[in-house]
Amino acid sequence: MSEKQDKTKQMESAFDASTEESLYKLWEESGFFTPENVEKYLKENGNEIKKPFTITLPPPNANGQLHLGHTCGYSFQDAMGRFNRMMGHPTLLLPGKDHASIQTEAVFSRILEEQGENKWDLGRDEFYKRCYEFCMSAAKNAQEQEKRIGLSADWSRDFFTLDPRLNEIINETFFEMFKDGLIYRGKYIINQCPHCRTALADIDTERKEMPGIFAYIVYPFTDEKDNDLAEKKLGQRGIMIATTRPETMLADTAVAVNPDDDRYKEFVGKKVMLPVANREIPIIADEAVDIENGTGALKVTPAHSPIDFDIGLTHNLDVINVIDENGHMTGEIPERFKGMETIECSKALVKELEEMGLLNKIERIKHEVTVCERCQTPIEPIVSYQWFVDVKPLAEKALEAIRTGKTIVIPDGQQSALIHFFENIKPWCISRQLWWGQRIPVWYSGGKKLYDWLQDNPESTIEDWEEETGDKAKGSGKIIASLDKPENDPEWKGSSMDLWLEEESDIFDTWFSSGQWPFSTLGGREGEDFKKYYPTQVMETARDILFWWVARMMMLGIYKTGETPFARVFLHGLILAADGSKMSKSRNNGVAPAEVFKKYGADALRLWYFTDSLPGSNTLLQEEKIKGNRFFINKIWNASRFILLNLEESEIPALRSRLEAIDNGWKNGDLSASEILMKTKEHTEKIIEYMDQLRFHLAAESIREFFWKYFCDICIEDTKNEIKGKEIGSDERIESLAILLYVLKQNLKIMHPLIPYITEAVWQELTKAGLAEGFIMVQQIG
RNA sequence: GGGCGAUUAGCUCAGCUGGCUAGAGCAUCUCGUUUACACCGAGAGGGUCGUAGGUUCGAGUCCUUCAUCGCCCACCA
Repeated sequence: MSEKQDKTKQMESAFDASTEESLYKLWEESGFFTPENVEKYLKENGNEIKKPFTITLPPPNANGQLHLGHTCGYSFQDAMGRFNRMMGHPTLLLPGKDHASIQTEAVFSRILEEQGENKWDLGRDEFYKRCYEFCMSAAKNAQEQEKRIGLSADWSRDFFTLDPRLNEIINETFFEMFKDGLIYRGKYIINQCPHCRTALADIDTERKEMPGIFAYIVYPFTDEKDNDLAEKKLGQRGIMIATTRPETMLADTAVAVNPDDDRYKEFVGKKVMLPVANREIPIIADEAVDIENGTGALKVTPAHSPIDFDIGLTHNLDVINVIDENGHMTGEIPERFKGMETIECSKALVKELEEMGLLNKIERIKHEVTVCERCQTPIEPIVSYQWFVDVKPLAEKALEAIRTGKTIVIPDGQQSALIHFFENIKPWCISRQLWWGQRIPVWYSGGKKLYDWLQDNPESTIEDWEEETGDKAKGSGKIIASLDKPENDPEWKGSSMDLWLEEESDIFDTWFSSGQWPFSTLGGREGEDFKKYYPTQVMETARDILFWWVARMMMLGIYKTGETPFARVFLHGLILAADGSKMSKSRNNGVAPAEVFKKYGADALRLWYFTDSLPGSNTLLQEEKIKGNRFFINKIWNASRFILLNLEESEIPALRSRLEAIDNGWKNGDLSASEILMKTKEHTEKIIEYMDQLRFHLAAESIREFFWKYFCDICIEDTKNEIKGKEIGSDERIESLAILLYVLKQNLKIMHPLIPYITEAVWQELTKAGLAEGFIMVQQIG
């Protein structure tokens, strides 16, 4: 009697989710998150060692809190890891954090501003140092959450993407690609934020509706005969264009019309005189021009409009830059406009055109403009030199990997999308004019300005440059790409005292480094870990970074190692708010994982992910469902509790030997004596199959169904009276209890990958009672 | 404009290679139980699987049309 009371005291009638944290500590202390320790354990226990199972876990951005999307990914990754560990594979889940250059720089800059500081005052080095500290602290917080969801990652191999060990490998890749001619420096149009004084990737911009103007301006032909013809055909002496940005006309280098536009056909090839600037520019034909839009004649400004830039490339037009990084007018323009802000210049130009009689009309319109995501300032497209990767040959190899099944994407609709992406891939701009990130390992002999001038003037020599600038060259004007800071430039003929090697100030696009994550974290091609754990088995990540990240990892992985970095790509959907909207700070509809852990426990949350977050589809947060899972977790606890409370201490030796006998039968396939055991075996095999196929929702549904509806409602209920009615220690009791115990243990094992906490908690209770050993996390299934 | 996907019970969604008398969770209703668990048990109601065609002995499942919705990419002079 007293014994029973003690047990009841030990096992409360509801599983307390707050004990999850102490269970995690037990695992950490066990050392089994490290694959070598598991391998050793398996060997010592006479188990067969299978080949390693590896996931290099997607590193979340180290600049904020984790959200339910992160914990979703981790749940799947951990389930795969735990399952494979229990199937005899030394398992490495390698964790880390991403420096997320542009996003973090924006977030941290905002924090600085709130404190009344800014990055320019701090300077590059101090900014970097402070930002590093900020990331380390954010990363630490994030790691707490990662542990809380139960992630069985090897923390001894934790990496930050700006770790010097990784930087070295990233630089090496750059260097090799540079030597292979896959990397080049080219002129390209970028989004410049005049406020933040930085280039922005497309992804860092938004569209916003703003009021604006639509100015109709006439460009007269240089030849009066053409003007006569135009007057007759078009109603004015010249060709009329329509623009929202008159100030950019100073940088026009052509007027384009659609080749099928009958109004303008005979003017193609003629020349017009660009008003105010007084430059002759040609009329060209390009299919990109929309006949319906405006007047059907498009002023082409390659330096300040993305579409015009492309047209310029096709037609080999000059690129004239008239706007600087701060949004002021500059370059070869009439003196009176220099230094003006673009709006100011626009007004001044409109006035002059009106006086010249070349302004037809101005419409007031509302239109969408591209703005900086961070400060909402309209961006200025400007042209500058950037670093590019010629990804076409890399994409072809990645395509081959998909076509030959070396990498498969789940769901397969996303695989089609990825194929389409690879087939239509464009050069990848990998440089950013930011501070937070890894500097591109390149030095300019004689300075960057000299190099770029020589690029702009391919016919010219260093001497020409010296003449034009009046400066003495301090280098060969060549690029030196090198793993370390170079001492010298072999091509420099001058004195070494005069040599100036200017380091590239641009940093790498974040994806260039995170794209190497699967092998950089394993020590690169020469690393011990690489030899053992590469290529990895699975890449599990969110669907929305398929092109940004997964595609890059495949290309860079194949380039660097000759092998595709992962056999399977598993994409989980986005976690959305209950009404289907995105969770965001501005909507204030986000739910923090910590809240959910507290209310329902990590297991309940995990089970919800497995059941509801299917690959390729979005998932709406439904607390009711998580709550339902909590009931199931508690059911497991109570079923276990029932069995433990109903056996007597004196029966344990007999139970142990009976359990061992059943286990032998299980292994030999001799289970004919018990329908329950046979069904459990079938069930186990089914779950193994589901887990192998990454069909988590079926596995989750199945374990619930089997445990609750079969094991609890039928098996336990049916034997209840038998157990209670028979004499303590009798064969009937021992047999019934042993079967229940065996089936319970087997169920705990197959459920463990999905719901690790409750299963380990019960396992530890069994261990205390002398009916189990060690940790469930390294027990072998089957 | 290009690409990918979705449309099945009140809600959120399963249903792999065609065999379903169409399932689950939650919600609803009825009854029961308070010495494993009310975070329980037994049971019930609820769907012509978006539309129109086609292939087939057989279609929620394959093909085509249309409609509606979502996501990604490009672009908007």
